[in-house]
Amino acid sequence: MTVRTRFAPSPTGYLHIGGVRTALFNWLLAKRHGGQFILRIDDTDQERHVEEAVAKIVDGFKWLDMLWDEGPEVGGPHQPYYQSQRQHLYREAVDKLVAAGKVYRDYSTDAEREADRDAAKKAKRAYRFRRVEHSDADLKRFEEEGRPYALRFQVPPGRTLVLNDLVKGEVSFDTDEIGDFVIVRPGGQPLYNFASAVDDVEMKITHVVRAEEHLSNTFPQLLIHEALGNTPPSFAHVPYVAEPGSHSKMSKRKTEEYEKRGILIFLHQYVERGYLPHALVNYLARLGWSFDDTQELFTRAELIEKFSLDRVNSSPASLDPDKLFWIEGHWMKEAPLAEKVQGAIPFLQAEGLVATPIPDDRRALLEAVILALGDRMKTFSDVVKLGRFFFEDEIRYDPAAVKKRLRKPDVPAMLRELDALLAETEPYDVATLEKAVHDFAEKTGRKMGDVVNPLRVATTGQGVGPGLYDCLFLVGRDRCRARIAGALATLDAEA
RNA sequence: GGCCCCGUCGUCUAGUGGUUAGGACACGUGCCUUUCACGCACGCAACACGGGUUCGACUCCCGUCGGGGUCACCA
Repeated sequence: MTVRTRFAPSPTGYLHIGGVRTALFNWLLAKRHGGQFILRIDDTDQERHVEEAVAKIVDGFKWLDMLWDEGPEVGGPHQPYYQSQRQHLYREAVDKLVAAGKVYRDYSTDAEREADRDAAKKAKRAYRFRRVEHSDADLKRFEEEGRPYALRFQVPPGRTLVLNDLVKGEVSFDTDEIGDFVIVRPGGQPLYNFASAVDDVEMKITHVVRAEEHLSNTFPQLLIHEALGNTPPSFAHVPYVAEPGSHSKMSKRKTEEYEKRGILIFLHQYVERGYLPHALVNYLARLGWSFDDTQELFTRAELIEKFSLDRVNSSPASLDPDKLFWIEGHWMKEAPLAEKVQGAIPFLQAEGLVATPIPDDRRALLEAVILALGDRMKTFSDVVKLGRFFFEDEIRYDPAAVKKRLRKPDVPAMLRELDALLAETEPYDVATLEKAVHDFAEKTGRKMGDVVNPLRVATTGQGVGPGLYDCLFLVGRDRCRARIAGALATLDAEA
């Protein structure tokens, strides 16, 4: 039997990082066994904006390079892959359940149920809906009145359901704890638990890997499968992702607070910051899963080869932005130059630092800059953060760096000497520049740090950056001298 | 509140009755070095608590505490 997994998001808003991890586990499991990963849109409840939301999801998976074998855009043997377009299948299943007497019409009103719920709460009891028996006369009257009804599943009492969850292990649940649940609303709309069970079987899903908040949903679904005479898929419930440094679950409601703390919880935020897709994949794979006691870094192929559900942890894992960043740094270091260039271009363009499309001379400069940046470039956006002075004439001076390196008694005089040095250095290349500056320090009896640091700040505006000689060379003689003059003017004005 | 899941360094984890409880991120110190980053070395740091079971418990059982889920005509 080939393994078939699915990710079934409801099309609302952006892809959450926890959802991405769940999808990744599904994708990895399918790839591991040479099976299929299906993307299904659970839009039973949504009406508008579905296309827009699906586009975000689809774009996200494309960015991650986690392609789906069946689903939106690609189709497949079980299409359509939108629940809103699969009504006939639910209808069929409902008819079967009605014929078998497994469901009944519930004529209760919102107010009645509300009252029962309140009473249960007051009595500190769990609320369970149970069938209310109506007389034949009442039933006849309701029907004649055309009174709306929901279809509820009649839960068999006194049974213990046992689930062998692939992550959680054996979990038992008493059917007395499950109220008769609605499978179809008065309007005819099927509800999630029901539609999902029907689709999983129809799409021949073998493994349902989903968030643990669905664990208790599994038992009603098991009941549905049984009533339909279907063999249920295997289940694996993965723990939630907690906030950094805590065991509290991440909440969509705290998005603003996370934003302030610099915690990124949506996939698009990582895209916008210039993260490497595979770094995120590697990190997320290790969040709640491990292969052995040492390996942290995995290539795509290794992940596929080594992933297994039985090494997924049953306890929650909290997001660690630092560790993600470390993994990001590792993979960026490994990335070929062409990939780095390609990834960096959009960030330069967004800042107006290079034209669209990028001219050849700028591309050549960008390549040189990326080489000079070396390991300092952790994310694609670092090209802008660390190297914007290469791309513009007017530079921004970091006040802290100016204060630390330029506002010193000897500096203006030294800068004038260095300007003269740059003017006559021939040829103007990295090796010659390096020798010239070294000789200068030695000849004038200055420490290298006292020469190099002010020169760096004067010509780049920054206290940190690539090697000084790379900077001097790539910025060019004229622009370096102009910047020194500018810095000197500012310093004089202050004095 | 009922029911269900979960509990090893700050964090991710290894561990399945006998280990100096291992690794990684972060952090600290040092080395390298013109800055930063990389790299290297060393260091700090954990079995939630209380009872059992056992010759012996991080490992098994019970309870407490803590975290999470669920109890929708949401997904």
